[in-house]
Amino acid sequence: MGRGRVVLERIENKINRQVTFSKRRSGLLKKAFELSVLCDAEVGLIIFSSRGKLFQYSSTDITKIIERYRQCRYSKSHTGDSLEHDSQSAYHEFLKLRAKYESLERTQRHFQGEDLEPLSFKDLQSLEKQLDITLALTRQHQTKKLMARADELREK
Amino acid sequence: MGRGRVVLERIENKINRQVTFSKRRSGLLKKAFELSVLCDAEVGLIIFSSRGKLFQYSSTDITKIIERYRQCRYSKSHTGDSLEHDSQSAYHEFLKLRAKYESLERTQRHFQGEDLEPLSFKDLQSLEKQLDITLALTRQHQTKKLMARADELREK
DNA sequence: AACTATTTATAAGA
DNA sequence: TTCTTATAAATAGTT
Repeated sequence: MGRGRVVLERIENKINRQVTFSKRRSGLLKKAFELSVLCDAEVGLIIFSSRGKLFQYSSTDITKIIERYRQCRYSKSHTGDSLEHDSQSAYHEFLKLRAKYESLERTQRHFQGEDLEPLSFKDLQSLEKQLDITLALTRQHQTKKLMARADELREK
Repeated sequence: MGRGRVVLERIENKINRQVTFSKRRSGLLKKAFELSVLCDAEVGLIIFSSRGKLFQYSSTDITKIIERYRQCRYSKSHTGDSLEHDSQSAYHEFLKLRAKYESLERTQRHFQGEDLEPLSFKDLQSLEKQLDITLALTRQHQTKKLMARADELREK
């Protein structure tokens, strides 16, 4: 869109780069805005110039967009993790917990007979073994409950 | 840029809106990429379609861009409550996740035959039922695996 | 910052 | 959805 074809690489001339940045930046911001209006989309755009200056467009509150992005990206849960140094580690704790949760969730699904396809034969065998054990225990406990109740009734 | 002038308002025709979204989205993503390359800029772009589908471009790890954005936005001249609110909601999310995790952990223990005492007779019955179902499925999957392997061997 | 020759994006149509 | 094409829009190079 101009008097010459553009080669897609960093523009080495600093002045040129700066001018192009300014032009294309405003073009990009405009198009982001248009997309959101025309197509009823939620758009968030963050630009840092090479010298670190921030430019931004967002169709709605950008923190909400980021929030929503996180929800989409990293399964269900989300956090407004922040930049405070000590909350970095809090966020790390959060991520660790989420990983554990998801792993547990997977195991749980197996116990409910879901997602068994990816399991190896060995995995299936050990699952079966565990199920057998638990089944026996469960029945044992049921019997125990029944006996206890029967005893109670007899006492009365 | 097309056979008609564009009016800047939500496109009411659904099909049209979808087509335009698809075209302009790819245009926007392309231009975001070009800006980052040509001008050595850091660009993060998040798009949600009106039906909630996520599209994204980022010149570098988007979480880093978001992090940097937040630093720019809040680190020095922030009014005090937005960050606080953020980290509070993060903590709230953390607590929610932990509660979910602990609840799942409890269920999981039951499936492993642990802590069955506190369960009611009804709970035990439904656990038994689930175990029976899963057991059947597990055996079914094992058989399937074996058959598949047998087929394989026969082919050779 | 303006201008303008061109390229690029895309609206409408197939 | 994909392609084609006429035209609008963006912008590279220039002033």
